[in-house]
Amino acid sequence: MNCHTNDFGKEHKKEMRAVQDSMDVLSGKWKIPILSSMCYYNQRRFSDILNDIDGISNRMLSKELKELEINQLVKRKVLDTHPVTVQYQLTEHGKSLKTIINNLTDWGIAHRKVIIGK
Amino acid sequence: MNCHTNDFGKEHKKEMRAVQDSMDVLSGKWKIPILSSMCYYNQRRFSDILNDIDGISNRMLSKELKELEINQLVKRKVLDTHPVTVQYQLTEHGKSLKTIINNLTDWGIAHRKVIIGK
DNA sequence: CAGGATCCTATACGATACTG
DNA sequence: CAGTATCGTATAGGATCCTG
Repeated sequence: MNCHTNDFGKEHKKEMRAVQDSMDVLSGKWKIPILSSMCYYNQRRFSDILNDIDGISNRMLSKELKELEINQLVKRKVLDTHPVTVQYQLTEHGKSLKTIINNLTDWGIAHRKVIIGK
Repeated sequence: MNCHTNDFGKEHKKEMRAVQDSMDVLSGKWKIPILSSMCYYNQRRFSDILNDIDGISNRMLSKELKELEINQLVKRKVLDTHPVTVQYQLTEHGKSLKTIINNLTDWGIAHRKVIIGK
């Protein structure tokens, strides 16, 4: 029995599927930054998120928020004002990404030092 | 001084840039799975990684590995065999992503439970 | 075995304008 | 304010075949 057929290899396959499952939901340029914006404040309006994220268009923000809602990472709350206000916030499931997002923030700072220079 | 001009807001902007820096390097469907494959074993050949990741093509694997090498996350080592063998491994900088990848693995399992059913 | 070359499609993404 | 509609480009990614 070699390393591809034993339990070690099977565990590996399982972990590979899990990490791919995560990426199905989180990959792309904007989802993590959007979630990060909502991590920091726990209520955030559409236009605030639009302002938080450098370079995103309203079209993409709208589209990505919809997908995040479908995947139960954020919830949308419409306030009865004029004109309407919409608040977005992380669900409990969304909050379970906080550690990962904080680590990605720290890693981004470290990475810049490694690449751009010491 | 409102929340957009004080230190709290400035810190937020800084964190937003950091997380976007991370995503510039890591976003896309394949990079995290590729790194995950190399996390588990610490030496991994091209064809092994190809086998680890469900659905990836050799063209994409080749392309993504190059970008990861440019960003100093992996290193490439050619062994003098016939035909050639190529070993990939994480750099020290690449290893600094291990925590994030492990968390993403756990999160993928949890997410499947949330979405598909309890 | 480890890719590169070629060709193709899908979709991610951007810009701008419009609306209740 | 919080989107939608429309249009366009760029790139991500897939399939297949080829090579030292």
